[in-house]
Amino acid sequence: MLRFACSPTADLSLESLRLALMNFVVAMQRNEGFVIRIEDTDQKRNIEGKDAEIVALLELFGITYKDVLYQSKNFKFHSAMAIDLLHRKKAFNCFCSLEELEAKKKKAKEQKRLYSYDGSCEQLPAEEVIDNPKPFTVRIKKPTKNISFVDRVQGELSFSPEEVDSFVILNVDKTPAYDFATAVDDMLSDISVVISSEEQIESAPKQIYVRSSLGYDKAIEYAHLPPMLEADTDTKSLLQEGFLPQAIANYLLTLGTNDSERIFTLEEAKEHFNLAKIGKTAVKFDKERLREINKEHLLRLDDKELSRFVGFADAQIGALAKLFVDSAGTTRELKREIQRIFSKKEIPQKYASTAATLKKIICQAPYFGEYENFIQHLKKESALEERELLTALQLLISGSTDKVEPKEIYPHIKNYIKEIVSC
RNA sequence: GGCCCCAUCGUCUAGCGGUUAGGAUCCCAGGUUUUCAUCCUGGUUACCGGGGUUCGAGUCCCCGUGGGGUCACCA
Repeated sequence: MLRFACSPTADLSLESLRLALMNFVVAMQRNEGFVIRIEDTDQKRNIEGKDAEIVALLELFGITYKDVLYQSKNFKFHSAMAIDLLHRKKAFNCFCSLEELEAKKKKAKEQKRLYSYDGSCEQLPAEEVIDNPKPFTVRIKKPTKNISFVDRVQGELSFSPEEVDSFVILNVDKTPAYDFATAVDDMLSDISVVISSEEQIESAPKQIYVRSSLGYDKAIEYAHLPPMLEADTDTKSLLQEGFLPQAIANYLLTLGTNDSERIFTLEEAKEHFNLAKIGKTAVKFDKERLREINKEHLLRLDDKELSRFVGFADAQIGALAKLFVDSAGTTRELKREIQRIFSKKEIPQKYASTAATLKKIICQAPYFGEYENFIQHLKKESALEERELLTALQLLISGSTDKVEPKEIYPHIKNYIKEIVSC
């Protein structure tokens, strides 16, 4: 089983989306299930409805899942396991106040050394623990030897007992702390591989230690990806800008690899994506590159489907839109191009009279299925010189002279020609 | 600040002591194909800096510099 874990406290970032996609693809590759886990243990910070929004976005990107799990529903397991650790003297109650801890941290910082819990409450006599009215947290006793594991991206990693530390597993309100809840949930969900971001590296040894303390000996494989830089945009804005979900997914899955067969659907990613190819170097989010990939996906889109993005339900308009993909890389820009054709045009003074003549002819003309016949008719009726005629026609159709030519456009718009020149 | 990670064309990368430093993409030039998509040929552009080790260093070591991470009763 693989999972995508996210807290319902913020929008789905591109980095998170990338992780979700990778976990999903690897689940497909390994023929394992995939679940979404909402990490909602901090009730104060949760944003109403954010969980549903994130799930809907993931669906939009083509991710399918077995289940959406809420971490808060596992509180009873978290407490039970914390109590188990307490009974087995692998954890202890800690009565230190926040102020005391804060002071010790500050001191450690001043002395420029690593802060770790000093163990004040670890050896308290039993009676002092039982009768103590002070609020308390539960801490796991730090390991006695290094915690080591092999990370699929980072290589061999080893953490000292001080780095793992006697960290809090139950907060003072007895909700589980992050590393503990995650470690337990991964165990309960039978997670096999975790792909997450570099910032979670220090969490891994803690979680490994929690599970081994609980006697769970299945090793979870970790892969901590290097960060994605300069992603000064988010998932929702990219979609609003007119980038296709399949293009965004494609881009995020190729980032950090050198896959030259770079255009693929999420289904095809099963073949193309290779976690082992991801290096330790940070990657830059490059919107220009995404645009190029988006163009490829636009061209691969079914004509009729594409036409819906630009406000029509006609395959011909979709095909028409594809003519503009060279300069317009997003559905939003394509829509602008199509709208330009279907709206009233400003004809430059120089061509005003020619255009008016042509317009009149077109409005009275019969229907022509072929561009050649259409243009011959215009030539005959107007007696205009060819170059001038073409320029005026182009102005009438697209409102500009520097885009795609009438010859290419006509086959797709022949049914709309009178509407377009606004008869 | 302590600890950890990283550094090759604009971008994504190959390279694991000896290469004219390769590919993809973008860009430019030219050419095929008069449905569209496409496709082909050529061109420009890179080893962060400084010291070592070595016959030889993008590659190994050290020091800088730059970027990133982490150091919660947040997730």
